[in-house]
Amino acid sequence: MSKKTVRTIADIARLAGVSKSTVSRALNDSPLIGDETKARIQNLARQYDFQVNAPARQLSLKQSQTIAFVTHAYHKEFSVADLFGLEIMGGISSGLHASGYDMLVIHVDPRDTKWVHQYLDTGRVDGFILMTSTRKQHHIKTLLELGAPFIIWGIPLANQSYPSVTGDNFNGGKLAAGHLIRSGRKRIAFLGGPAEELEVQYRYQGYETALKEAGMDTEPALIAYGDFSNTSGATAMTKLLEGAPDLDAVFVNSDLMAIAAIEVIHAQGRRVPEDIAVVGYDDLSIAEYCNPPLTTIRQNIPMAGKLLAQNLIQYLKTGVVTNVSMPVELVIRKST
Amino acid sequence: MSKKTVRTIADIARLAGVSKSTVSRALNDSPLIGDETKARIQNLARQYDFQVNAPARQLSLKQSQTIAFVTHAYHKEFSVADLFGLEIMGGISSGLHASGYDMLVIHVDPRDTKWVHQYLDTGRVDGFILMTSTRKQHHIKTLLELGAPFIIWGIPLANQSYPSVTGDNFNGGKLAAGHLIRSGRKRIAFLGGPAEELEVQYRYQGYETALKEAGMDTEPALIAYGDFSNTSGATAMTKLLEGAPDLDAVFVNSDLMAIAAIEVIHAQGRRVPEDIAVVGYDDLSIAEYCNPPLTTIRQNIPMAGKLLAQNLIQYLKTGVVTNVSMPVELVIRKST
DNA sequence: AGCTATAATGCAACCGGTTGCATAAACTTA
DNA sequence: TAAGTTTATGCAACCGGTTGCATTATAGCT
Repeated sequence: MSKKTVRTIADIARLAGVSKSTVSRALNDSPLIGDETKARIQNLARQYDFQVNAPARQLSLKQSQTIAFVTHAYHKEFSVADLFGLEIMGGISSGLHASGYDMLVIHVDPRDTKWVHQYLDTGRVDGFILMTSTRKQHHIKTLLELGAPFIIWGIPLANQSYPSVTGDNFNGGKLAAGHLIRSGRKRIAFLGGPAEELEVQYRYQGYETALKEAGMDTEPALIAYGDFSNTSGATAMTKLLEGAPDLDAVFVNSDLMAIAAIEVIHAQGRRVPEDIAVVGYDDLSIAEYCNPPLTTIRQNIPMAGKLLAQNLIQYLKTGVVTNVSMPVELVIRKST
Repeated sequence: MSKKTVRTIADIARLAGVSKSTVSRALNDSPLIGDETKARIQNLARQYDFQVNAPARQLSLKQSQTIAFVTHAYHKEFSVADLFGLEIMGGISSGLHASGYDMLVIHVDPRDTKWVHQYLDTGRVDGFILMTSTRKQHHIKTLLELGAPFIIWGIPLANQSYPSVTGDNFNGGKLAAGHLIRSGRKRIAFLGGPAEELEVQYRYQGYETALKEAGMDTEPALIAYGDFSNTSGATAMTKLLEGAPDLDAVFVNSDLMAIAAIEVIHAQGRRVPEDIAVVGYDDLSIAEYCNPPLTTIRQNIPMAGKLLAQNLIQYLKTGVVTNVSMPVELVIRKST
């Protein structure tokens, strides 16, 4: 078994009675090669299960057909907070594969600044997909300075040009608030992610707009911010309940925080959704199974991944920068 | 910015006034090079942020310092069924990274038999980590025939030699059943994964042993099998309730099936855990948040990933085959 | 001093592709 | 039919590392 005799284009060349260059061109479907010769070589390749040697090709071409999925260095333990990143990774990987690219998963330590060189200069990868939320701006700056090709999940800085994919945050906020208003809620709180993030600001604007259109006012006591994590969700929810004990609904910026918020609400002896309705964000796979099942704003994660992959590749090949905002959808379950 | 002047070992060689070979050896810490020269070269490399060119090195060494995480081809949509694989991938990636390896994620179509060549023969990866449950045996056979280095998550076939990592399934079953017995349950059902899988058989043996030790008997009506998926869990649970309406507990072989089983129980107007206690398996991150929070057998997923990584690398380097069975832990929540 | 280990370094081939340029064969065109 | 094109293929250099073998310098020994 095992030992194949035909491993290199030189082997094929010998079999076909032509030169290496002819084989190389034939396999790459170059128009320089005659149809008959080309067909003969391609048949041989198929027949012997020939596969080009990737490193050799990469070395020669100076490109790897591989992109890096950049994620933060792993902590001691895997945590549910990584779920969003993990889920989107599935979509990305799938999208890349469809375009003939492979996906490398790399962990970067926020203090490390050499990772770009480490992967790009060495020809290991052709570009990056940035998901890390911590230090994202910092990483973006690094990548821009080095002229490294990348795409991000999120809203791009206004004065810079690089591709991105994000959900339609404004509409997400508006849908969530609108739904709560329509179901008769009167005092609707906003529990956001980090206030400085554009995503969060847009969601807030959507929320505000929905309230305005319904003739309702925003109130400082009904606004709080966390950082998308479980614990920050609990803290912020506690604060909201203290500042506005009579609130009857809350729009939370992530499913993870929403779950924590619901726990806080339950702990205070109040019911969801009877006393307080909760809308989450993301529609992670856990949203459907938590207690009660979470009404949430669905980001189409598989499609997000696919778009991230496709648009990065397009950028690599043509330099065209696309910034896409994906539609977002309200999924009604039991928490409202 | 950007354009670095020192990109290759030849550049360093020029700067140091030595030959390429000396630089190569110095950077690889070869004992052939004099201490003083070695230090000088290493300093230069550091100073100029030199990074070796990966493809060139791979081509020359015929190894890539990369391993492939093999997963099934993605279907139309990402589904919660992939959670386990996704979670373990985090641990693997982290473990590989710690050993200086990168992780490539590859999707293989079950009908495709060329993927091994595609990645191994081309020097793209040095080995594989197999997670796919569908067609796993088939893939294992292929890999063995080709002599490809790999490790699997699961129990290895008795008459074959290859590394593996798995949870302690016997103990998992015993812990689960033991816990149910201790909490006074009398008619404890077993809802397994595919009956032909060794994991499932071991879990069953653990369950059986616990019952025997408590002087209880197993009953055919209390045994049913699914395939780890949501829907199969619902079907099997329905069957159990029909065959043994008075059962008061069920040990389910996956969290995903457990969640489905609970829905079925609820739909029949019975309560969890008051009427029927449920123990799941895996402790996925959703287990904590479902309704009610699931008592389950925790597999230490991050550690599993780390071990898969380490043991595969060890196997690559030394040929030593390790088969590890990881301890498993009972996590008590509200469903029992 | 003469000779042999031993240590340090360089030469050049090699890994397996790609590609600019030269060449040869076949085909036009005047 | 000679000159000019066009088409198909080969030659050889190159991508950036690694490594067996040769070479030179140094040290050790009798």
